Amino acid sequence: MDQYSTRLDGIFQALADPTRRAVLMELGKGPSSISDLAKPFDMALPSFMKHIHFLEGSGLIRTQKQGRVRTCAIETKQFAMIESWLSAQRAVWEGRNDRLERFVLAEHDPEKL
Amino acid sequence: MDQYSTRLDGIFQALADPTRRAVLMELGKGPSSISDLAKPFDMALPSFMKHIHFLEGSGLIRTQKQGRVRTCAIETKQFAMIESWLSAQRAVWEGRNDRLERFVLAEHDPEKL
DNA sequence: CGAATACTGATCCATAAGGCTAAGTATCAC
DNA sequence: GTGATACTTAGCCTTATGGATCAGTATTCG
Repeated sequence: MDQYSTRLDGIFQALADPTRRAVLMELGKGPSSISDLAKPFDMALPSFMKHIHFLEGSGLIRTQKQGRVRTCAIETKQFAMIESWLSAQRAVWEGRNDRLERFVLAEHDPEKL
Repeated sequence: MDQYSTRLDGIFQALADPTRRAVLMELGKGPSSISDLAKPFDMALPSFMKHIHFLEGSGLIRTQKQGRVRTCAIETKQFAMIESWLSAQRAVWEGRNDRLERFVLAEHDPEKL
């Protein structure tokens, strides 16, 4: 299994958690500090940090520490991987749909055969 | 946490596994039996079935048993959930980008203030 | 009918995931 | 300098995940 696939695993795994999805939505509005991000969640900070580390590991966010404050920002580029996978998936089934449709039409219109 | 979020968890979790992604790509070409699907994987069939059950549970495929053969087909509708989540995410950060851009332009062109 | 085929159910295992608490370090504000 | 603030590290726990094996059921084929 290659690098691309491993990265996809990690990205989808990151999105498979509601806390992490919510964090991404919040960061979509702009960079934010860890403690600000953590406020809406009824969770211990070390637990929340695990989510942050996971998101950073998957490339969906990057963090930067300045003094005692760590600021998180979203990495929109990484969403392109999801989108390209989805596009590839759609290309496969739409290719099949097109062939099926032409077959059906030909069947109903014998002149097309 | 609501139904929608739980379903998203399941869908992204389903996609977080390379075997399951490969299965979806194969099913994108058309319905297929379990044993045909399982052929490319060096995996015991009961283990493979777990992946199938997971995919079915997340709504990404549906299966139907006829005699001793169980046929799997993709549920393309379910991909719409992923896409709508991505769209929502993009809307958030693009909304921010638009505001940032207008702010930058206004700053460089004082007449726009 | 018996053998082959296509699953199915149950159990086990190692590892990962998603939380917790306790204790610590580093920075900041007064 | 001291107390408050913002993380950080480490260890623990329960549950889930992604595989395995074994044994079974149901259907199909010769």
